[in-house]
Amino acid sequence: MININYRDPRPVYEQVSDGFKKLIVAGLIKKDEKMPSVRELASTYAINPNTIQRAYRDLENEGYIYSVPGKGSFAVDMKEISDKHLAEIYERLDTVLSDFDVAGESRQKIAEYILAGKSGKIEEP
Amino acid sequence: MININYRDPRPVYEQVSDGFKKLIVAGLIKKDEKMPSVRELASTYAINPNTIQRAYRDLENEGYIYSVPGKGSFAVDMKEISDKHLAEIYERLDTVLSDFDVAGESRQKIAEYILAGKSGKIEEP
Amino acid sequence: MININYRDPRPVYEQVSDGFKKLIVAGLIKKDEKMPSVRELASTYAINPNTIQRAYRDLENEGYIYSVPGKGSFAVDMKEISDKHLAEIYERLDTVLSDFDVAGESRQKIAEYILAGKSGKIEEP
Amino acid sequence: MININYRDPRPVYEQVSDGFKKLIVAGLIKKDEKMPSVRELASTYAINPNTIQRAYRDLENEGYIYSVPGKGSFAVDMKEISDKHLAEIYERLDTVLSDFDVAGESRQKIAEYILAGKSGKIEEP
DNA sequence: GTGGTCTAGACCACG
DNA sequence: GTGGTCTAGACCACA
Repeated sequence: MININYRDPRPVYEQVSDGFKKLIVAGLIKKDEKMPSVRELASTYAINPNTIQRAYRDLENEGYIYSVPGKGSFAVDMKEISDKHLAEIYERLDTVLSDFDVAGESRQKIAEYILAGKSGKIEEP
Repeated sequence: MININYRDPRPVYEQVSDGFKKLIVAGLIKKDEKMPSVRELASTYAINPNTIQRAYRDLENEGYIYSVPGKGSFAVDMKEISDKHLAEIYERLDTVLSDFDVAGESRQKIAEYILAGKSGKIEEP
Repeated sequence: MININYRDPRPVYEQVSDGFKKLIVAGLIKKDEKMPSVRELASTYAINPNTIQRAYRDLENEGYIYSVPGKGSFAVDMKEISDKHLAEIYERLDTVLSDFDVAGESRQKIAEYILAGKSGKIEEP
Repeated sequence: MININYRDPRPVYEQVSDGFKKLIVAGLIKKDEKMPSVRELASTYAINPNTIQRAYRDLENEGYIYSVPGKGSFAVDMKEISDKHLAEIYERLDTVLSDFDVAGESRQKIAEYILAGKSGKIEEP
């Protein structure tokens, strides 16, 4: 479902939470769908349960999931968060653009690069 | 000359090296121009010399400066590295784009956003 | 496991990283095998942990190991790096050869010297 | 006459002395020929005279030149030193070979590489 | 004065 | 426990 790469400089808990963010925003985890339990996830990925817990805590703090004590964690409505999520990505785009600016790369070339790229459509499983 | 922000999650040495990377790539530090000495930089920014040294070592390893023990550190020719530097920024752009894709944002909208932004041209001094 | 010689002009951190490079390339440390921890190595060799860290960071930058904060450092697949490693040694051989050339030593004699030497085959344990 | 490269990690004084070693061993500086004066060399290469002095001191200590106070420095007979010089290069070859061994490269391949290389004959100026 | 290495010790984030 | 950052201060080689 998600990819964990130990060679990735990001901490594991961030890879986990980022992975679920994408799944939720992309609609691959539907509204109110139950998330895998901490124990389950920890065992299938051979990750310390503390790490999963941390990822879930972050996801809840950022509003991607909600927890019902004793029942589990559930995804929120994608529509509620997609705007916020998009805004975060646009912020990251801004920092990249500013670095392009100091490097003297023209906006025109960047735009062309983007339009030339593969469409990136996500396949339904 | 550069900005250090202790609330920035990036380590200080990285903020230092990134700051100089931009100055060099933007041509604000010319080829073979002397960089501030390790001690000088350390005292003006109230940072431990070891931390500056780490930043300078990284800059040297990545090919942005060369150091001559006993003489100082000097910027390399911007032309030598601008390609490599641009490639790094394009890589970061790619990860942002892939996140846009999963979020369902169209390439067209992103391109428009980029072209709408300020041009970012650097004025010659 | 490795040798540290304080009378060697090379800095300690380089002796450490070179030592592990050889162990990894020779296959004596297998893929994904855990390296000794920074503190462990520091105490067994009575070297400051910072110095070991420097060696490990260099090894990671050069692609010989990967480090996972909180978990440890691990060797990469020997096959991934042996080509690069060999290329580095061939480069050193080139500088030696060029010095032989100015000294007037014939390639024939050098080749004979090399073939006369002990084979250097590594015994499988 | 010799090349000084500030990007070379070797200290300048070593580049100077190494350069002259090769010139002497290759016979490009004849027996008892006068070496350039410290001041002369320092000004033509824009190097600190202390650095040249250090290089000359090393050359004298290693037997490549001899100094006559008040007159200058002179090259010794190439024949006297070429053996010693060759031995030094063979020593460096040995360490390279040992690194080849741990990397598993066969002596046969190394010998072939050496014989395949360009002859390296030095052109008389 | 310069860059560079090393030690000692503290602190943090991660698992 | 792990890797990683940072400080403080000493020492060295080089120019």
